[in-house]
Amino acid sequence: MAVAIAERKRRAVRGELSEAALLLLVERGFESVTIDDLARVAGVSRRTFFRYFSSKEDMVFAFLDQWAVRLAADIVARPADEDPVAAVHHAFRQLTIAYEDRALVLVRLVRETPALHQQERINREHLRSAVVTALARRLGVDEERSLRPQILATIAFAPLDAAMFAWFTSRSNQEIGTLLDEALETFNRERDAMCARMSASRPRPRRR
Amino acid sequence: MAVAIAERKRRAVRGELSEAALLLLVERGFESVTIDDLARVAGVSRRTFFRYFSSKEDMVFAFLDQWAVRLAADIVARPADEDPVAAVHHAFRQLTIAYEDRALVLVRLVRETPALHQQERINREHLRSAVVTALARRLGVDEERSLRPQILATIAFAPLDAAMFAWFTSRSNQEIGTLLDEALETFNRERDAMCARMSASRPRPRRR
DNA sequence: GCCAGCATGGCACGGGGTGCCAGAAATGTC
DNA sequence: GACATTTCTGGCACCCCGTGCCATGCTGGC
Repeated sequence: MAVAIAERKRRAVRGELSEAALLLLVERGFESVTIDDLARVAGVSRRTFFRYFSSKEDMVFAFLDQWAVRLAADIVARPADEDPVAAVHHAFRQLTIAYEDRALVLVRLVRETPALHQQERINREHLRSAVVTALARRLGVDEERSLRPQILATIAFAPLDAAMFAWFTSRSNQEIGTLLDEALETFNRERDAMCARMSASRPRPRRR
Repeated sequence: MAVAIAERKRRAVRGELSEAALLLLVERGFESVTIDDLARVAGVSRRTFFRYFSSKEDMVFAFLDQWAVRLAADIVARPADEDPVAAVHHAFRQLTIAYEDRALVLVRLVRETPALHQQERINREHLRSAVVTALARRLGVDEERSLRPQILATIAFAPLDAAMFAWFTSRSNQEIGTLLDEALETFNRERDAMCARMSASRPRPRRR
């Protein structure tokens, strides 16, 4: 269960390297910085750089790895009788509170770099798939065979996704917490509306 | 409204090139085929290849462009009083019926190529964002400012996404139509369960 | 026949990403 | 502390990707 020592060290190095490199990216713009530049400023060879990051884009979003791991753990750790969607929302809320600092510079960078928009989508997808796995464990089903965790995770993740998307593209000036509030509120309203339509369209047998 | 002549020609060429190239990819495996190979087999220079496709991955999924355009149009064209989620589902169903042929080879290729899994995610995301735009138009709101179309589209797209994901990864042996049925059924069950929990947790004021 | 305008091909160049190996550094063993 | 083992690093070579540039060829209009 405990993360191997090598893995911990690796993560530490990743963090350290990206720390130095991010400053350069923000300063000079993503496109015009080569990997040689990043390696040099991080005090490491190009070859070694590629041992820690699979690409420039990967480096920028290195921190999201942590998010995914922690989010999944938090979801699994929520009370077993809690509504799955609510569990995801609570876990995600905890997450944003824990990681709120020094993300703004990065968000600006992403916003100004088209190449990163795509990568950002991939990483949100990565986060979502962590939710799928976590929900499959909660529900006790196989995520390969049942579509339930997939669908539930996507639904639960919808407002979180929308908030992150808005944050990373058009509304980077707002705090992620505020956006999250707005997204969850919108989500709840839509769900209520959906339920209302359901009970309107079906005459509600009212059995029992 | 009518697509420009140049655009039509471009699409035709794209289709023609990918036709020839796909065979080679399936035969030899995605990774071991270079763009030079693809260009050669398509009877065109490498430089020209890049004028039609931005990458190998782009070529494989060229057909999804069509899907996105048509899906958005179909969603907008659904009856105005229809439930948005239902509108998306109906439009998507129409789509799969129209495009069902000769997709299986491609699906196998995707399944066997890790590099394509990622691209496939990007393209499903592309499809989803087409749904966002279409729903924003239906709802008459600005997709930049309101989170509603984002969230609604993601929810509506959830079962379609799950079906496509399963199709492209673990269950390529089944027909997309069957998977879609299963996904929609699961979605409806989850929604009912969600609504039931709602009315259970809130004592239902039953005003009026 | 001449002249745009557009599509193509070929060239070259910078950059990304990886296999390989030798040397350095950390770690373990006695 | 000396040695062996394992892990990490740097440097090299190499292939491929993607694009700017310009010359060439093909089209339709006059």
